[in-house]
Amino acid sequence: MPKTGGEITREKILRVSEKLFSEKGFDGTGIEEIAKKSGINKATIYYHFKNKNEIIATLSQNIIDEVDKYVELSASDAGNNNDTIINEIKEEINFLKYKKDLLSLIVMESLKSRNSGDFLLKCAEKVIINEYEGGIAGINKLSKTEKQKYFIHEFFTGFMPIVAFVLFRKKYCDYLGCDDKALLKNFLESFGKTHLSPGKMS
Amino acid sequence: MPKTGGEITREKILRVSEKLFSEKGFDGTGIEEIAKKSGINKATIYYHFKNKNEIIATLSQNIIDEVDKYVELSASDAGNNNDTIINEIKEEINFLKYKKDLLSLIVMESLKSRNSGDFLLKCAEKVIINEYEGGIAGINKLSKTEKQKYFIHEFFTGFMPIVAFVLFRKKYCDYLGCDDKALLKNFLESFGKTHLSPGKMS
Amino acid sequence: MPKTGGEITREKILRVSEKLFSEKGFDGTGIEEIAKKSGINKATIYYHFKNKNEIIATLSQNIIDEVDKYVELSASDAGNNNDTIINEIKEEINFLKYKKDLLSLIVMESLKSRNSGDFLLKCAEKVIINEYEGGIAGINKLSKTEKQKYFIHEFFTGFMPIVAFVLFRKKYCDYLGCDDKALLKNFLESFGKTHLSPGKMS
Amino acid sequence: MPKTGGEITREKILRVSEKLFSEKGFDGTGIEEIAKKSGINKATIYYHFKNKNEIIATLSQNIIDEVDKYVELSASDAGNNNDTIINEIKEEINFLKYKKDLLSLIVMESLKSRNSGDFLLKCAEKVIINEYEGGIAGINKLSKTEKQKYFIHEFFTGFMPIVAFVLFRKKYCDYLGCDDKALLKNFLESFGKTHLSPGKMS
DNA sequence: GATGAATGAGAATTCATTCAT
DNA sequence: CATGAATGAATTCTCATTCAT
Repeated sequence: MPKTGGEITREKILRVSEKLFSEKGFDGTGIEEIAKKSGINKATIYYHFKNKNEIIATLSQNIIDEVDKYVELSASDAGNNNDTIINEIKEEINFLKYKKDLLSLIVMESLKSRNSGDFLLKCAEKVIINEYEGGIAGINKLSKTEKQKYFIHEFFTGFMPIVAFVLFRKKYCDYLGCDDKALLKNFLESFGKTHLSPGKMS
Repeated sequence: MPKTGGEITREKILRVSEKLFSEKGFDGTGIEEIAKKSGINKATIYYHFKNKNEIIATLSQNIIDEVDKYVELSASDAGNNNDTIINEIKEEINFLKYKKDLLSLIVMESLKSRNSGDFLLKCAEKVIINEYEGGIAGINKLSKTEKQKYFIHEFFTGFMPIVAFVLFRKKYCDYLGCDDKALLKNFLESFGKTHLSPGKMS
Repeated sequence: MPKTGGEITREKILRVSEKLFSEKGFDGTGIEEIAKKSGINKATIYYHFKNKNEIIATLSQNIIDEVDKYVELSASDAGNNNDTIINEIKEEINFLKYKKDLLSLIVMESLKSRNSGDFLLKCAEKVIINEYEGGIAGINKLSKTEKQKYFIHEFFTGFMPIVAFVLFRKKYCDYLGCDDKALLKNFLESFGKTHLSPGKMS
Repeated sequence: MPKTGGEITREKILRVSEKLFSEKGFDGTGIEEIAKKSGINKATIYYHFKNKNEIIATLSQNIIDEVDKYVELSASDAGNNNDTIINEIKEEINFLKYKKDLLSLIVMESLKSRNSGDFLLKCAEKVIINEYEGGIAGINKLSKTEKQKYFIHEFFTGFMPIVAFVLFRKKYCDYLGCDDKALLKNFLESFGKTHLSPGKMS
């Protein structure tokens, strides 16, 4: 399915916006700049998007969709020994790394306390449900309390460290002057020892 | 030492800025709004601060100073059994909770990939050093590799989950419809089982 | 004579423009809106009309043409007793009511002091000439002064009240909470007593 | 009472806006142009008025206030023979002539059928009430039907012709190539014969 | 110290119009 | 005839900042 002219333009706007938003924040980025960097006329941006907010809304929805796709693909290959799990983590990291800019964007927006539709939590929810063996069906067999426990555990000690890793990887290396490979190795080791330690959730 | 009128004004500007920045982001907040919400004239704000950046710079430095103060106080009462540690965590959470708005602010700014002076990492560094028995002196006895390992471990699986907890506490409860007390209890339990598990770092 | 597709489109554009212009003024109405409300593509509008001004020019010419047609039809059934005249007034009101949106449009445009081609005065002229027994031929028998007198009289105390009645009918009822029928009856009575009073012009 | 700097600026903005709005319509006039013609910076206009609408709202309220003032002054010198009345008409014309731009503005806006707060009708009401001997008190002695009759009569055959005269005076002369003095004389004569004819309302 | 007023630069958004298909 | 896409210019409005008092 070859994209129409309009779709290509639209995509380009989104790609450039995504990049700039993650670099300077949503409010710190002007439509003018998006136009310049994408080589697309300002008015054309407004032809494709009602306003700046619609751009960020589209991007936010995009990441949800990507997570959905990702979850669907990775759902099948379950299994539960730590080796498998560590591979899944690696995959998750790779997926999120690839979506780093969008992720950064929704985290920034999520942090603003005046903000309702929370895409970060929505994504986390989907990922966390997916990680449980049996998916949503499996989770629903848990009591409400257990479910809560599971979510809290996964969100704060599983999902967020990974998100932090993906988002601060570069900055961390720059700041502490360490090498990205070593960082990844060490992170995985730590993550394995803590989050994936045998006693978890028992 | 009674504050002068000017000092009170300055403080008020900072307090209001901190709040608004955390609500709508630095770029999303106008000086006008700070003026209105604080009841202080816009020009007066410029009497006290060279420009908008100086406000955020001051706030960022503020949190560094607070962390320093906090670290100094909590440095003495070391000890290393988990009970003590969990209390320290609680304290840390309380401290950060109190500084939530500033914290939120420096995290938002840190996420912008075009950003140099990274206050989040600076704070993390101080806190992490402090947590090691023997402080900086103790850490310096470690090999470079061990130091690195320690930092990575503490930053991603210790500091960041706590920061996430402090910053997303409210949103998490709202989104998943859970009670703050239960969240805290479960978070501490999870955090204990993962980050503080006996095998940690061994 | 069945209209071609193009003619239908053209008509629709005019009808929708006429309506929107009378609702929000010429400058207050965008081509975009005309396109949306008529279900006709913006570019199609430009296929039929060189530019926005051509739309209003066409509409303005339209009303002139309609007045011409109206005048031609009503010219014959002259007579000069008040009963006949009041019936003519009623007819005139009905005619103008039907053309209300166009009328509103040319009045609005006429009011802008920077405006040359004055369609309101053109229409008034035609109507007023028509009302004189004998039409233009009759009028030309008057002296210049008498002609002037006649025109002024008819324009300000005849034509304009009727125009005002047609244009403000709805608003007047809304504002003063009166019923349209009563308004019409009273207006005709007043108009009869003033403009058509026996002594008129004598 | 010497006006403060701000008040002078505000006034100037209003005066220039009033003029431009009456020349090119509200929607046809840009803030930029107001700024240029008044020598006031665009942003300063926004310092004094929340937005363009607030300018027109202020102007509309202004004319109401002026009418109030006018009414108050002219209320006293009642009397009811036609000579007095014709003098009052002259005064009214002079007053309205002086407020021509504002008047033009509110008529234009009134004509837009999408428009609620109707300043033209508000003004008319005040003027018409004022003209009745005994003012509002006098009018209230009338039955509802008589009141209605009176208002309709005055609005359509009294107030509107005068408004039309004031607003179209110049255009009328230009179009029909007549002299302003003759126009005034003839208008007053016509108006006297119709609206003020003895039989009126009797 | 504090403030009302002012401003240049720029941001978001809109508009009339064009063009390739 | 008709349309999706595109655009330059303008328009409305905001913002950080300054200055005279």
